[in-house]
Amino acid sequence: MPELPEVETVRRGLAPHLDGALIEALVLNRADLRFPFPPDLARRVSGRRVLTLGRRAKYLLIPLDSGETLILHLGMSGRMIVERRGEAGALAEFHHDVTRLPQHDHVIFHLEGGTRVVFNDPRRFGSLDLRPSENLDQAPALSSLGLEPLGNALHPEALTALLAGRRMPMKAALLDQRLIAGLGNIYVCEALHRSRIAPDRPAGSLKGREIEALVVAIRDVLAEAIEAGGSTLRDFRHEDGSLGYFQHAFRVYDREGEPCPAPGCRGIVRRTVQSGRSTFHCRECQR
DNA sequence: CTCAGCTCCTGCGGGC
DNA sequence: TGCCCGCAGGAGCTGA
Repeated sequence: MPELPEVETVRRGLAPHLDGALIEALVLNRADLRFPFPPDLARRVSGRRVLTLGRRAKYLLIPLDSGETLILHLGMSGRMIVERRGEAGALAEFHHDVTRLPQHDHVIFHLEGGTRVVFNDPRRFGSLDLRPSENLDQAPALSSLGLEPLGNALHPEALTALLAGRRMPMKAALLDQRLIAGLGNIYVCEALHRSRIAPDRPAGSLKGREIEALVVAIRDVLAEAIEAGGSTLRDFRHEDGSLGYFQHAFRVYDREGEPCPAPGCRGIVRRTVQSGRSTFHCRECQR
């Protein structure tokens, strides 16, 4: 499910509830998600206070006052849901997420004051680790991640160096988290369309102005998606159960057969498969 | 090192 | 209506 904009949306939605909050208890309803949870996870988190939520690529970072940081990945189907205690004292049905199946509530943060934050993940491709906050970028999940696409690290010179000499198709290069970290299938398709680059172009073949256009396209599409609260196709929800709406702004993703939306282009959006994943693109304007 | 393919898991929508 | 199949926003691992 979630790519960088969705994770950033989750971070922003959770921050008012989690920043500075005391975790009275962390309850684990199973021993693993994609990977086994680290030893004594519940004990090491319970009773700790959250500092300020962060994000690296598609990872949500929850630093604790113990000097350790939770590193959480939502995988394909993970959701974070906030449930607050109602004014009458009973646990209120404040979340609007009626589609969520409670059997997939794998991890529950019980916060001071009765608020609960639930990590629900039907497909269990998500992960949760706990590592020292110092040198956090050395943690296994983070150590091989590439450039953060928002911020100053992603610029044409850096991208040129990353792509130089590579024969892999651009689609695969942009999905490779070791190069740029945070893009997924949707935003790769969208960024390539915006920059008019064909997804099967060898990565090392891009010219200077194409790289420049791609950098702008990546930044713009991510910023616009965050502004829209992410994209909801199937299971992505905000922490209160509400929906993102950037999916309405997709130009090519999941739009097979529709007219290409590029100004003056008379092409049709095509769907192809590259290394097992759907690619949506226009053969007329993407070269 | 690079890269394609397979794999984990559940849910849902389309086609018959 | 009901069932089956294919497909889904991720990414680690294997092996060529």
